[in-house]
Amino acid sequence: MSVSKMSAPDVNQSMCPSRLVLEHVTSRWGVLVLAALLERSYRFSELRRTVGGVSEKMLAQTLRTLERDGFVRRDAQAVIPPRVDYSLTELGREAGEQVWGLARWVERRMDEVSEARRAYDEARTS
Amino acid sequence: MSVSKMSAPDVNQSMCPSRLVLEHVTSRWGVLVLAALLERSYRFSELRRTVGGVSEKMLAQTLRTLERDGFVRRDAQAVIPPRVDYSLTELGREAGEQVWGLARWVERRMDEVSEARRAYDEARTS
DNA sequence: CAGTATCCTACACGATACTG
DNA sequence: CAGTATCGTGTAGGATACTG
Repeated sequence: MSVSKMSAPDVNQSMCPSRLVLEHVTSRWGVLVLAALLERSYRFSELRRTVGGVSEKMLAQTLRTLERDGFVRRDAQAVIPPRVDYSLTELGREAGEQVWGLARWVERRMDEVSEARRAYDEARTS
Repeated sequence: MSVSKMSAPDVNQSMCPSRLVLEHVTSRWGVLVLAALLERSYRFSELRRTVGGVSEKMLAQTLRTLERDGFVRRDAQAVIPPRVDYSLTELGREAGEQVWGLARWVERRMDEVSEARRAYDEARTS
């Protein structure tokens, strides 16, 4: 019902479990959540405001995925109104530093990328 | 026609152009293409077989995007049958090393991630 | 060989409403 | 406050056929 006709034998991420983790930490909101938590711990709504533009659904999903992977620690206090704090585990801190490092590398090289694009686009607009 | 109602003021990647580049290099096929080209240059079909499971469409698209960003050099020889070689630029080599470094970090920590997942899943199956 | 063009589907994601 | 449940849509990406 879903594989339809089975394209290749090993395809799909099934071939490489780490591919999924890579996707989790480099996902649109994953990067930003890790970056935010690298600074300090946050509560849910606080994190939502800080990251900016993320829907409740996606933030919850991202946090759950990262928690399950062992990157984020969820600390729920049994008070009313509820209070839940999110922070990085040691593993998560390392992950955050890695992706943040990559993100910063991209930013540092952004000028060269822009120039490459300009050249590329111009070459076919002529 | 596409923004519908405008959710947030700065949202969408428009706020951060480097976010797009990050997506290009960490994309499903982007990572694998960069990793392959880190070894040596490849021809189109050769690369397709090496990466494994990628459709012609996606490989072409990935290569074009990476070329436009200045990471991949496309060398087309005017012979018959056509011969096109793809290789990394210096910028692309750096990018490849960065993402490959991240990918390897994930692999190194994969056991810890698996254990975290096991613990997480067990805690709610009980 | 090295692609492009077309069609089609699954799912990622956002919006909204609701709950403990 | 901190989420879940549900619905609707855009688009990433696969299959296939065709071209220079």
